[in-house]
Amino acid sequence: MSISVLLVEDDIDLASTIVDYLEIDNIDCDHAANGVHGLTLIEQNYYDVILLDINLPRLDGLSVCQKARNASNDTPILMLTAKDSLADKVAGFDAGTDDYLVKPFEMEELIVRIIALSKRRSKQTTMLKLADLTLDLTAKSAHCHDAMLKLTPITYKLLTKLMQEQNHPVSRDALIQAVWGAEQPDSNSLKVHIHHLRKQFQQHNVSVAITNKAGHGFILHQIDQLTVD
Amino acid sequence: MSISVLLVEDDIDLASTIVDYLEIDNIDCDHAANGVHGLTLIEQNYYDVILLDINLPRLDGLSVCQKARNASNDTPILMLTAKDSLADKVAGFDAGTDDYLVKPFEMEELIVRIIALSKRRSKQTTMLKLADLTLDLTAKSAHCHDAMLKLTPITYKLLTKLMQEQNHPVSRDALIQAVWGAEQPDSNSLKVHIHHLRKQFQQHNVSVAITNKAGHGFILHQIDQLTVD
DNA sequence: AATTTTCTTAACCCTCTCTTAACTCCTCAC
DNA sequence: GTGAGGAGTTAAGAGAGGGTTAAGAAAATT
Repeated sequence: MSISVLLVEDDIDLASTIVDYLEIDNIDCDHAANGVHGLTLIEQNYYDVILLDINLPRLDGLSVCQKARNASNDTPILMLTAKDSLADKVAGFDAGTDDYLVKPFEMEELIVRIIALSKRRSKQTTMLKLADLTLDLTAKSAHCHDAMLKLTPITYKLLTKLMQEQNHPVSRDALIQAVWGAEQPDSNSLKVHIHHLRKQFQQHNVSVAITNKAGHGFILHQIDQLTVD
Repeated sequence: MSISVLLVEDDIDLASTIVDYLEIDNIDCDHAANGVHGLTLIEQNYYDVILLDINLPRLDGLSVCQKARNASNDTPILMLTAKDSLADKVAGFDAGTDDYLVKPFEMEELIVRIIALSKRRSKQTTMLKLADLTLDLTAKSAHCHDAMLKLTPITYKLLTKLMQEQNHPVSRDALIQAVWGAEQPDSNSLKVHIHHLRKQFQQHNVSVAITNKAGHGFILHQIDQLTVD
């Protein structure tokens, strides 16, 4: 089975050289010439490795990388850049890059690193915490003390959004957007799922609550720590 | 929590420079001056990252790497070498290295790469283990105790993916992606193959199970170690 | 070419989740 | 106070997805 790669690079000559070279080694290669298009392809398709130029029109490589990571995409990313400055590399790794290659590079080295990266899906466990409640985004589960909460896909998404915005009100619409995206249910589904979440909190004596602030939305906060503004 | 690193390097001056530098950045660093000692430490302790020189007395870096990988050690390995030859890099990655740095290098770059590597585990091992189940990636076979499981190409790929992500849920889509890649079957093949795998587990009394977390995917885990909600 | 193995498809049942709707409760404005 | 609208609660039916089985197609092996 061949490796599939996405190349995001605005230099068309270099891009086609790379694509040709990768094909020789039986590596499938999609190409995007700007950051926005690259990000779209990343969201829509599965890739084993992503090759990202830093200087890109419309959206630079670092931002593409960050946005992909924030969308919990764990595809290995290899940055390509003209400058050999250490600050750039640090910035790259901070943004969530897995490897770095300075132009000009040998094609063989690129291929070797692509193959190495394709074996290395990054498995970072990311946790969100509030009081005694912990949400494990990798395991897609939440626990408090030693007990697991029972989360369905929808209540999981709900809780994720609330945890991300903890102590800040999240509007009804924002929650619906986070859970359902484009096609939204036409009834009072949200209320029902929030109810399920609250029930879980009660059952496990979590010291966290979802409170509704009229007109502003829902706040996830520690019990007895609701600062009313 | 600080990162713990093992440095295997026979040049004592360079080694102490590195150790000192890493300590400034709050990185714990063990040191071995030859390959045999290095391998012993690798087997005995847990490290976040291993720094391996290639030219080492008693046992060279490539062999140390290979032996560690064959012992199903998945610690990320960063090779340090004087020569900047592509053949060396290829040999390094073949042996199971995750990254490569050519001497002389800047200390900042070393640290940046260590931090990047410490966030993940390598997937270049040749053996995957979970409880009494062992999967040999070179022989493409699995066994428990002394019995071999009967794995077809597809169930092998399935089990590989599940073993790599052991104890974490793998979504339906991710499994299909891992097994079939681009051309995916349009029916319920996955269910059938998972069923075959489970049957194999039962027949051989493996203390490992595939559990479905409704909506979230499948988890391969040790029996009696899944915290049921 | 025949046989065995492996893979896909389809049909069935079952469980769990999601939506829906009806109802109650609370709050706030008049 | 009283009514209206939003929030909370509950239960039931629809729907999606997982588990199982068997049969036929495809691929590999002989």
